[in-house]
Amino acid sequence: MELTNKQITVIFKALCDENRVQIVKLLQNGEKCACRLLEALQCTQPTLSHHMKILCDSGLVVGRKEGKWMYYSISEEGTEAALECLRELTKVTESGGCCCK
Amino acid sequence: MELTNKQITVIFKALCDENRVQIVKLLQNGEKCACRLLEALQCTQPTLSHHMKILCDSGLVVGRKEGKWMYYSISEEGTEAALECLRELTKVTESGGCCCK
DNA sequence: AAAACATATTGACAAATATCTATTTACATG
DNA sequence: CATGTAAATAGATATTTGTCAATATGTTTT
Repeated sequence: MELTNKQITVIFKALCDENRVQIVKLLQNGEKCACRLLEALQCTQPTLSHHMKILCDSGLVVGRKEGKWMYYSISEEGTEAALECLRELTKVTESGGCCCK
Repeated sequence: MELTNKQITVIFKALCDENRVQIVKLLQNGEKCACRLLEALQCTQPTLSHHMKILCDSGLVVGRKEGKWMYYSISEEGTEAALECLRELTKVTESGGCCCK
């Protein structure tokens, strides 16, 4: 895959905000439409829309349009990619040690 | 474990900045002292110190003081906790669906 | 004890982010 | 086709974050 540092930050930026973490939790028990999320989330509709964009950009969440409604759900593919990214990033290849002594 | 939303954001905030992602990558091949990181990182010493604090707060990185040097490394425990947190957060319990139709 | 060095802290400032109100776009329906 | 509804976009603003220069703290060495 070879993500850039920038791309990596886009993934994890999704979970840097308490409201977005809450949104992901709300999506744990299945797809929800935006209006549902809105009523659970003490914020205005444009603010929710902003958060959903960031979540979708990260790949963790996917949106699906149906008529005038938007349905959001956790993306299995996106979460697997995020997990893989985190695993890869924190993988210690070798304990070379630092010569600064 | 039951982390609060706030605690979850603290973990992932670590990886929301390109410089911090770079620092983690630098730590992949073993423990490094701050001065080593500094010379690899086009930023000032206080800025590095600031980033290291955020990384350590997240648990992904641990610091060890030895004399006047600080040695940093990726925490296996911390990364496992982060992975578990991400897994837990994105686990879909059930496809209940949304009644908004 | 003084000097030198590595890191942390403080305070200031610029850039990024979250939030709101107002408006626009898109779709459905009377 | 006009009206109503859901979501997105634009623009404004307050807060947070990243950065630096200056200073403080802690450690080693002379």
